[in-house]
This record gives sequence, C-alpha cells and structure tokens, in this order.
Amino acid sequence: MIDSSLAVSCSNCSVRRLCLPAELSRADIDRLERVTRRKKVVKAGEILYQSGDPFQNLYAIRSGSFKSVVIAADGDTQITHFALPGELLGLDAYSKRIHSSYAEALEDSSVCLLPFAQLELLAQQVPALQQQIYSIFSEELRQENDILMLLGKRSADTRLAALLINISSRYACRGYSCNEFILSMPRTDIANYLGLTAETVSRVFSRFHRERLIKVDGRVVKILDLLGLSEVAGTHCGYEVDG
Amino acid sequence: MIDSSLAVSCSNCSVRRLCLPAELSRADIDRLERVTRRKKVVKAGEILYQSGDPFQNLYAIRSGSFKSVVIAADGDTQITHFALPGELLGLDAYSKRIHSSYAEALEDSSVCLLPFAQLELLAQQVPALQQQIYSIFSEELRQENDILMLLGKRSADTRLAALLINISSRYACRGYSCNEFILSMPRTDIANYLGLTAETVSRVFSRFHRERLIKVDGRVVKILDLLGLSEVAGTHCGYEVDG
DNA sequence: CGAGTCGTTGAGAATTTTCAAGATTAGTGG
DNA sequence: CCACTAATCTTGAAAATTCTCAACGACTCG
Repeated sequence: MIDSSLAVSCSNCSVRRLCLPAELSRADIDRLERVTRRKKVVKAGEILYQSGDPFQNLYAIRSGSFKSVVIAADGDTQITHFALPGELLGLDAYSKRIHSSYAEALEDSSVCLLPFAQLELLAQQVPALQQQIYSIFSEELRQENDILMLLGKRSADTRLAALLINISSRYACRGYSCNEFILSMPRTDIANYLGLTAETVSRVFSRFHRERLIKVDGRVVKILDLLGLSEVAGTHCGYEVDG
Repeated sequence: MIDSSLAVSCSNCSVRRLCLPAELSRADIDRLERVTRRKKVVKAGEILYQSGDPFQNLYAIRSGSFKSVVIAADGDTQITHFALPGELLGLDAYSKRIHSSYAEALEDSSVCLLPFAQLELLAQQVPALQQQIYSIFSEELRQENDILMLLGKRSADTRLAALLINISSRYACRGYSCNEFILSMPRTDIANYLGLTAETVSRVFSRFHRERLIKVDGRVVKILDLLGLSEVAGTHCGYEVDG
C-alpha cells in the first residue's frame, strides 16, 4: 500500500502550492507534511474510490493517470475527467461528503493521500494555506471551462484536436514533454469522453496522422504541427503554449 | 445601481448557507450581512463582468439569468454556463484574480455582490463560514459533472432532453416550478452550449412537442412527460426529482 | 410601420454512427 | 519463450443523423 519511490517530485505537483506554500513557517510545513505523507499504489484497472464512498481524502496523482466516471440512472457511464500526474482528484465530493463518481486507474499509478479534515483544521490556523485551498478549487473550476469549451465544439476533428492540445498543455504545465506523450486511455474512453464513437476517434487519429498534424502509433502520440492542430481546434483551450 | 426589491428571498438563494450559516453568532451574522448587502441591476444583454476584469466579487443571482462565455483564440465563443436565479457566478476567477470569461444577462436581472476579500477575512474568524465556502466550491464542481455528463451524450435529442431536465431540476432546487419555466436564452445560445446548430435545436424542440414530451411555445417550456424525457436523456443529470 | 432578430421548416450535402471484418497488441499459461 | 486468447484498434460501406443554405412567419423595438 505504501510506496516509497517518488515518481513525481513535490515541486512538480499541482498541490505543491498546498503542500509547500511559500509563507509557511518551518513548524507549519512540518505539520503539513505529516498530514500529506501517506501514499498509495493503484494498479491499472483498479478503483481508487468508488461512487458512494464517503469523502475522506483528496488524491494527488504522483504517477500514472485516472479516469473519473459517473454512472447515469440507466446504467450508462460518462467519463467526466482524465486526471494526469500532478493533478488532483476528489474535490467535488466535499459538499455532499460522498463521492458521486468513481476513479479508476488507467495505468499503474501512485497517489498521495490528503486527508481533508486535517487539512481543513490546519488551514484554519494558517491563512496562507486557506488561500491555497481556495486557489486550487478555483483553478479546478477554471480548467473545467476549458473542458466545456472543448465539448461544445461541433465536429469530431475539433474536439479531438482540442483534447490533444489540452492534454499536451497539461503535461507542459507539469514539466513533461508536451510534444510527445502516451495516451493511457483506450479509444473507447476518449470516445465516451468526447461524445463520439471509438471508430470515429480512430478515423480522426488516422486522418490527423495522414495530414501530418500528429504521429500516432497506438497510444503514443507525437504532435508534429501544433499550430495546425490549434487551427483545427480553433482554440488554445485556455493554456498558454510557449514555443 | 441599487435595487431595493427582493426578487429572490435569501432563504431560496444558493448562498443562503453562506449568508446565513446556522452556527453563526448574531454578531457574526450582522458582520456578514454588512458585507453582502450591495445589489446590482443588470439589464438584458448587459455585461456583468468582462473577460479580463479583475476578480473582486462573487455574484449571487437574485432574479434573472446569465450566460458565461469564453472567447477562443480564433474569436469563436463558447457558452460554458447558464446561471439561474439563486446560483453563483465568478468562483472560477479566484486563482488567477481575473475573470477568464464574461457574464451577460439573458434578461433583466438583479445580483447580490459578495466581495470575496471581505468574505475571506470573515471566514478566517468563523470556521463555519469557511466550511460553507468549501461546500459552495465543491458543489459547483459536482454540478459541473452533471454538465459534462450532458455534453458527453452523442445525439441531439439526448443532449437537449438532458439540458431541459437539468434546468428543470435546478429550478426545483430553488423552489420554482420545475414543470413549467421560461428558457431565457435564444436557441442559438442553447445550440452553442450543446455543440449543435440552432436549427437542430429547434427541430428537436418541435419533435419533443409532437411526441408530447413537452409543450413548447417560443421560450416557454412545459414538461408534460418527465419520465419519458428522462428516458430520452438516459439520466437524471445528478438531480433528484421527486414526484 | 419597417428593420432587425428570432424561431421554424425544408431539402440536399456533409458528417457521424452502425455493423462487420481484419489487424494489431497485450496478457496468460504452458 | 512461445502460443493462444482476449482486448483493442483500424478500416470499409451503408444507414442515420446533423449541418448548411434558404425561405418565411412572428415578434420586438425604435
């Protein structure tokens, strides 16, 4: 259960601001690190938390990736997020104290457990931490806007291009390569997420490949022409992409 | 600028929990109400805040409705939210201290201004208020999941049905009629939001009408067969609809 | 009253899905 | 290490859906 290797350094982590706020005293940092020390390994296909589970932790992804999935009344499932290394899972469960979606590892992954109750207590005593938590919530909402923008697109081309740029940018933010990466999710998951069929997703991948926008080999994607891809997407999806 | 009529009573407001937390002392409530007293009237088509504006307030909608719109790199616009009476606008701007979308009134509206800086200060002294703010952030994220679910649907029918149920449920939550309501946004806005064209939206409305799922007269919608509509939507979109 | 916006409907064009078959990859057990 | 099974991915062709372009009526606002 406990993983001692540090696949994602804390300095590249989305919760770095939370774990290592600049204005904390040494004593506060120690207290915080005591709270955020627990790690967990989740194998590909395993569930991190189930829909209906009580809310206890936030999860910071140290390595690997997850999908969050909501189950509809009729049993249909809808993928609502792909979570990448350095990102957070579970924030939406606070208000109801219950997870309304489940999170499944797309590959062997490792997460950092953040017990929210303890975090909350500490934040009451440390205003800087308080503000970090607001920031994280708010940033999460802002990134949702990028996703809504992506899903509001009408054509399959546009949506897939926007998704690729979105993922690329999110890797860039964490210091990973933004030109070449592995899509850890199967085509069916991408299709579900984008409101398309797996066949359409596959065809668009092939076409992008033929048009030399990207190089695709199974789940390995290399972006060859970011500008061209951006034009197809018609957006930067909210992320700044520098050279 | 200041509106003295109370179109939405505070007890029906989404921020009621924020404005009137149960565990506050009389003195704290007074302090809070001093902070949340300012109101603003926004006429149909007017902008509440512009993209790029500095973040200062949250806005609780007392009456009327808004759309939030993101402008893409290529000038394309994407509607990311419809905000109804009792709901909040602006939470996503906290982290960057700047609004990344603009909010436009869909009809003559009235909002309650919540200066976040002051709210934040007060929250540091009142843990109950702190938790309400987390709750509001988190609830906002959870509702985003409902929207992602809706946009992940593949057919126009399903998406529009899901949107109608979503809006109906949101009215129900605030104590308004969930069977009959006015869609304050034009068809083009619904289409933009759902990733469809206005013509398709119009056609689906007509079909739903013919199939006696709803009664449509321009922007007035009456739900005749909620169960049937839910079946088309394939989901309750996260809201419980009783009776 | 006239101009403009909004909503509806039709018909052909374009896109996407569906259904089906093969190719490739991944995982398993011998 | 190989063979075998299962899952994933790709591609094709026909069917279904949605979009585009166009026309027209209803409504609103100067």
